[in-house]
Amino acid sequence: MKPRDENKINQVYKATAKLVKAYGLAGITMQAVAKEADIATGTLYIYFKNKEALITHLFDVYIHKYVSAFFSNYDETAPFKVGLHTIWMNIVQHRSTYFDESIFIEQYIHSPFIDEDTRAGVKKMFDPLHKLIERGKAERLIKNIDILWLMAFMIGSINEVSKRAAYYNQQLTEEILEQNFQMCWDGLKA
Amino acid sequence: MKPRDENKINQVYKATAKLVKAYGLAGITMQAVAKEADIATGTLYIYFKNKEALITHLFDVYIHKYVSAFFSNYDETAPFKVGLHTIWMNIVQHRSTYFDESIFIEQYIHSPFIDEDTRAGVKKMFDPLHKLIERGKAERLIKNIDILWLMAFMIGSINEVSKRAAYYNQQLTEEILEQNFQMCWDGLKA
Amino acid sequence: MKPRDENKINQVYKATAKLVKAYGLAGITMQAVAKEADIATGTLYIYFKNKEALITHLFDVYIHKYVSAFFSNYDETAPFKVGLHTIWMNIVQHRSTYFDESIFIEQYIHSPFIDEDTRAGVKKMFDPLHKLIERGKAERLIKNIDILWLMAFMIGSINEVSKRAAYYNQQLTEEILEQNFQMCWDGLKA
Amino acid sequence: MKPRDENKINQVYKATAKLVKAYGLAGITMQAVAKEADIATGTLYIYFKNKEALITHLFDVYIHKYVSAFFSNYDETAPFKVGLHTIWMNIVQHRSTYFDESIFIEQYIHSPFIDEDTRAGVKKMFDPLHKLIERGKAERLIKNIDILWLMAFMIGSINEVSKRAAYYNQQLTEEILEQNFQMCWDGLKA
DNA sequence: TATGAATGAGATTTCATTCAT
DNA sequence: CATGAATGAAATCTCATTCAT
Repeated sequence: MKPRDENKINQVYKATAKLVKAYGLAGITMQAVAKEADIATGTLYIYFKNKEALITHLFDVYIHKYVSAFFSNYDETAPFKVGLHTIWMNIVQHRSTYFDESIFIEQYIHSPFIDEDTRAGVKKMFDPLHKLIERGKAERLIKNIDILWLMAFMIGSINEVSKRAAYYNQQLTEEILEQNFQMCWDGLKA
Repeated sequence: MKPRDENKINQVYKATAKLVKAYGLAGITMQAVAKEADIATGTLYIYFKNKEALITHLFDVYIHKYVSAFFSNYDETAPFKVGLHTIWMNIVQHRSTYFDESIFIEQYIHSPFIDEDTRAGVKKMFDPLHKLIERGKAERLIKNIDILWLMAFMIGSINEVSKRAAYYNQQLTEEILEQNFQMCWDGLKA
Repeated sequence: MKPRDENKINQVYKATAKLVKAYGLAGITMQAVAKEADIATGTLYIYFKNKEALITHLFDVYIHKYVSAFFSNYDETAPFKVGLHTIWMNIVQHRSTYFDESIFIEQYIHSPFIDEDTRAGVKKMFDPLHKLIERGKAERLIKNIDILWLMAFMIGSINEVSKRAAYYNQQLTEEILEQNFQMCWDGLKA
Repeated sequence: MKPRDENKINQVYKATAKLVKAYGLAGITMQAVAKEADIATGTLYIYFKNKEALITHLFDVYIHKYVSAFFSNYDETAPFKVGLHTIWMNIVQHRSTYFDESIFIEQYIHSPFIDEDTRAGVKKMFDPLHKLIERGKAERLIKNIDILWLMAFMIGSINEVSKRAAYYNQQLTEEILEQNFQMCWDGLKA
């Protein structure tokens, strides 16, 4: 017996992400994925029931990677501003380093592949950030505005920083990152 | 494209944007667009050479509409903060009112349809905002940071406010808008 | 507009039946059907949602044709033996004339395509024959055996006569038909 | 075929017949057969050259089993009616007991797998019955009709009795069997 | 111009068969 | 021998585009 090659799955993931970056979700075909991953088309169907399953799986992998990166080194017990700083930096770093994956995630969210449950699940993943912001409000450190908008504000700042970094090939130096975080903080603070 | 029936063309545009919002660029077919626009498939090809032409055209229309909305009622000679306020509000209003169109624009930018020239053209459209920010810096009203990041910060705040409004069905009251603008301003101001 | 060519459906039916006769249900492909019907593969999918729908439709058409042929010229009020004779002859004639269709029907009944409802529906179509046999029993003209077996006996005789006619290319002359009916009648009669 | 493990081959035969009964010849795949037989797909190809060989082999096995069951306990020298009774009962018993196999045989006969030689061979297997009927005619015990039709009549009665037993889950009691044979006999007898 | 049926190239998916272990 | 992952040809099905009306 030929043992199931677990490595092959990773080849497939990589191939898919590469193609999505190059051509968008709209542009990938199973044939192209197979070719890029250097396997036969039929083999794809051993690992994934169909195209939707492949895409969905890839989303799961990336979204988990994405979210877990957010909270790496995050210490709930640290002072509020420290926690916020950690998360802000984590997300910017991850989004700009793995920009292809971020784009894939965004495209997936506006694709025929996603379902309501998944969408709700994604929202839940941000709970720790939600809790942190709540704490900041309770401690009167940040403005007394609905958390929805406080989070929107923070995420907005993060998204655009990483997008510009990717599009204009900007080096995200320590200084630039701190300048950007400073703007975010000044906007939020009470 | 033969611009005979201007009304029919608008039906097609609307239908396309609606479908892109619902299913992503990956999910639209000429058949679906025709059905949604309540015309025959063949008719699409009277107005547009092919699918790419339709998509590209639609992008042109929306991006121009988008950008010109930004600067409506904008008075270059007004005080800096007034100008910024006008533009901020204009964009948020436009993006949340025509949210489908915004999604379409974002998806298009990450699709196989766009080319480099188009991308450069889009950047150029933001020149008046660029100039305004420059003036703000010169007047020492806002932080002394690379304009790239100042703009990123402002756009990020706008994008997320309109996204949340759309996704969570939030009414953008005068008060909420002002709270959000305030955060943006506090972040930018020197 | 090119009007939907209703005749095309008949071409497809004929092509399918021809192929099923030649290669069995197992042997037909959509490509082969399309080619035989002299249309493009894609066209098949305008008329039928998928292969299953085509097969199921064809079954519906044939089974209705089949059953309605049974009872053509059948007069409920005629004497029992006359009624039986009419039906017996009708079925034999129809089955041997449209032997391909009979084979198709038999294959369909043992295929992944059929469902329970359909099977029940088919059984119901034989109700008039069931009623006739019942009447024969009540009139003491035929044996006092469970109707299930009386019908089985009659149908069995019919099936084999038409099969042999088809396989051995036997001309079903008036004389041969009457001889066969006579055997059936002698078997049934009290 | 390498007849190493006779038991494994039987598993395969049974699995195939079961699947053919459930889904028709059209519905079986080598993968499904392997799974049903609880072996690996590759193993099938140790025992059978290919799918056709498996199907053809299975037919050979079943048709021989079928025909030899017909003539078990059959004594050529016994009186005509006794011989006929024996054979009639044998076939009904065998067909209803091994109904899956009967269905398989019928489907095979109308499939792309069979060839003319095989068809002729099958016909030959019925020679002893043919001879018996001939004798019955010579002894003036049964009607003076072409043997083709006499056999058709007898086989028809048998087929339907076993089909109904299988489909309607009828217990074939001694009494029911005798009633059915009686009809057959009454039909045949001079 | 407008229609939508028809086309066929290409995408997705299945499955008989092979092959490395 | 036995396995089941891997293959790729062939099947099913979709959809951008054309065409007859």
